[in-house]
Amino acid sequence: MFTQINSSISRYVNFTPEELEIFNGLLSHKQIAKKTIMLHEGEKCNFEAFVVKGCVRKYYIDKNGFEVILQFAVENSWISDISFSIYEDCVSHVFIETLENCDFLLFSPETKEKLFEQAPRFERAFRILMQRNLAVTQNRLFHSITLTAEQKYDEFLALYPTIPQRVAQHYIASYLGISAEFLSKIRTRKLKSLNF
Amino acid sequence: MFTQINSSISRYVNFTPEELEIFNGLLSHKQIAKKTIMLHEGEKCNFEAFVVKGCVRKYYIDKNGFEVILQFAVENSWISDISFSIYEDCVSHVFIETLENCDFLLFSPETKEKLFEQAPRFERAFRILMQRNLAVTQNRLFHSITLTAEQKYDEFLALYPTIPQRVAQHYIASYLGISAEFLSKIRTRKLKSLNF
DNA sequence: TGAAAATCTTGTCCTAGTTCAATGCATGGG
DNA sequence: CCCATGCATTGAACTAGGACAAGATTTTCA
Repeated sequence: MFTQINSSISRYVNFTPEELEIFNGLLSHKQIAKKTIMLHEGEKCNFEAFVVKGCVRKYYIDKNGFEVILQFAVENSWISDISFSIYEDCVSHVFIETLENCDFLLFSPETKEKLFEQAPRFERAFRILMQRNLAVTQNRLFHSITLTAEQKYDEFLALYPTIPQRVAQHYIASYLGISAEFLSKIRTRKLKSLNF
Repeated sequence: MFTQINSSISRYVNFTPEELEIFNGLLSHKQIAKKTIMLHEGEKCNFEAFVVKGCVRKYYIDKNGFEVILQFAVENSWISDISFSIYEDCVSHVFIETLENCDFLLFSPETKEKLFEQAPRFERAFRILMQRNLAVTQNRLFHSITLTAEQKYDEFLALYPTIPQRVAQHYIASYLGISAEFLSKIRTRKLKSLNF
């Protein structure tokens, strides 16, 4: 049950068995059915969830109803709306939705607080997770500016080779910031060029 | 000398005078002339710098020489390449360059370590800074996907009203991910529509 | 101060990607 | 098992924005 999350959290800080025990004691386990919206826009996100099994997406919607996927989270990654809960005044437009039946280990801001009190070195682990998150997002911003649609798709395939088999294509298009139709055209173009 | 940085770091964690004293004691002051490249691609970034006075830009360059500005930092903000120093194996393509004569307060990874040992609550402050950074970057990614060039420019003006007076227009274009020529056209279009 | 360098503007042509529609294809729920 | 609904594909017409080039304007600094 806890092996995945423990090895994930231990990647950048070497925790003692006692620290991990505190950590595991504070986590709660939750199963959520596919196509469930775990967080609606405007709500305050009261969880940070580690995906033990399944797949979820996080997205926003702009005033014209245009939907952009910010993140797919699969096994061994974290999903939350940490970042926007900071802008106290401005309402979050983020949604989080399960795409498959999911198993999570999660905690609330309050239990996270407790964790930091009882085992302060976790503060560091979460700072580093945040840094990685920032690095990935910066890189994606850079690519979204410099790459063509086809290059973005190639990059995505290289980075997340297993996701295309699990999620609908128009979600990937939305993640890449291109239209679903155009992604389809790119794919047929690639297939054709392979056959000659 | 330290009033700016102290009020900035105290924004999300309430530090005691003693803690702030430790903090200030570890910082070093540095003046750097305009148009100096403080960090070249491929180097390891060995500083986190708080801008007391001046203006700097952080940017990458892709294989075709295309330059994208990731961040402008002016008074009271931080500049560093925290995020990429994490990918140990992959070489950073980030540059940091002063655009004006600058005053910095900065520390190295080692003094930051010392700080966390001597006053662990700073770990939290830097985690929160990181979160804000992530929030801003996510928001920018979203806008870079959904907004038109003109909307991006408007957004930029609203968010950073003082920067256009300080930096060259083609830098702003590069930040927005549009060509310098097109930004110029947007600006004349706006001016014309104002005159009628 | 004056010339060189950098920056900004404007026009023309061009293309990557969008929008809209129509059609075919899965698939999963009753 | 069948039908409704969502999903992918394809095509035609359109457009936001890029690339290039040539001037105009501003900055820099000797």
